[in-house]
Amino acid sequence: MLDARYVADHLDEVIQRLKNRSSTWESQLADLGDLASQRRQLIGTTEALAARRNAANQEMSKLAKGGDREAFALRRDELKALSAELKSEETKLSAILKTFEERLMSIPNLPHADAPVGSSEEQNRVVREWGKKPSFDFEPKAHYDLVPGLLDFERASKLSGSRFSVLWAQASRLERSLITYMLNVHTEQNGYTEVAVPYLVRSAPLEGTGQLPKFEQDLFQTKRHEDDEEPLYLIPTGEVPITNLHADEIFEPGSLPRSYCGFTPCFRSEAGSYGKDVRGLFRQHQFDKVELVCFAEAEKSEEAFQKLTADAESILQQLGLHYRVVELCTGDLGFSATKTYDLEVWLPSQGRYREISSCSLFGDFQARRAKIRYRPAVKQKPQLVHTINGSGLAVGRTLIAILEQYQEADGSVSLPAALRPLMGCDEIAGQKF
RNA sequence: GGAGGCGUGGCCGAGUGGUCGAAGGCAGCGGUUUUGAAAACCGCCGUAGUGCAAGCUACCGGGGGUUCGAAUCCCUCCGCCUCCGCCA
Repeated sequence: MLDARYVADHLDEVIQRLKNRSSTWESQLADLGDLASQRRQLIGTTEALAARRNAANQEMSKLAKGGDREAFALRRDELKALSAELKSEETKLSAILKTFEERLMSIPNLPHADAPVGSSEEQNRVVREWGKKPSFDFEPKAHYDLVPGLLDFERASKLSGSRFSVLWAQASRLERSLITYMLNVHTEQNGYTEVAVPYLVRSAPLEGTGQLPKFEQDLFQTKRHEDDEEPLYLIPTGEVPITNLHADEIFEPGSLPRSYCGFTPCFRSEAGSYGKDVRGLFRQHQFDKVELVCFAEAEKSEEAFQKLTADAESILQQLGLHYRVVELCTGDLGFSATKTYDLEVWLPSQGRYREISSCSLFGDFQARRAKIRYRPAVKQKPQLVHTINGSGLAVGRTLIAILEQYQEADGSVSLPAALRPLMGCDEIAGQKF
């Protein structure tokens, strides 16, 4: 959420910056200035009435003790009118506050000044490339045609419908090894604290990180029974529970930055992605991810963002996977992000780079929603932390990249050296089950 | 699923209708004392909104109600705990 005061005082600037995301914001924000000034005015009148009532209450307290019943009754009847007036102003005010808050909750973060301006991924900026494109003296296959039998989409469909997968034997072990490997690297080399979190959450955490209220259609919701008042949601990313671990907390001086990593499955309805990436593991309703989350002081967040991105990259590098880093343009940024680097891994079968990690700087946007603050020094006022997160990495997509980049002509795959100890073998080949 | 209990400031814990944003204690911060430390003593010590400021306002799990006035009474929702049942 943006700062209400900032929006009220700099409405034109906010509109200008949001227009870089989408031209529609200009009209959507047109009435916001009016709402903001109504809010201020009502706060003023309501508080003045409340001050009068409070003063009168002290007087009443004395009258009650003094025992002058007649004066008390007289004054009491006068105060009824004041109370009624106050109540009516409070009702108006709370309606305005609610509307204002709802509007603010649906406004995305302001793009960072550095972010390339553009309306689609065409305008994303390539920041760097790492490694070399693997070359093949045969036609490289797609991951779903490699290690035949190990990736089982028919059985998955029987169980759960489309966009689910079953992994057999060495494919399942590869998934598990990747999770372990990533967590090991982040905890042992990159300085992260590992955390295991719930996969079902209430709505408040989803509001905290920005998935709700706007993107409910992307989520799976669970009901405990028909008239469940507060359904739980399956997390669409580990970012949600991990970032919200510190909701409503104030970090003490000296306790930042904090870097957490955690493995979670992720669940996405993929509403609106019909026809996209329909084959294979690339886009699933359920996938595994190792998430990186960092809480940093405001002045140090840019630096922390660069580090977190490099930490995610370290996995790709140690696995020897060719990739590039792109900075998303303003039109491609996610709702809560002010700046995002996507790590895109090379997929030989598609002849292009595909997203395997998305690392974002949120500034204080999520912290304001989730009320995550820190005290810069003893006795100082709390301020909002900056949050940063990224995939480190999406496990299924890493599995795809390994299969494709390390494939052999016969459809088998030789494993990157880093994974061999965990896998207990040097290569994997197809097998029917 | 059945029965009961509880939600107060960083923590513990008073407060059952009237200057209560809230006693007291612990922790923390500043000081006095001390060669230094501990102890003792004194002071400070929640968050937010609004205003140029002094200040004012709000917040005792959330929402609603009663009342001139609610942390205190009523309703409702949420969360947590204990016991029983079921269960990985």
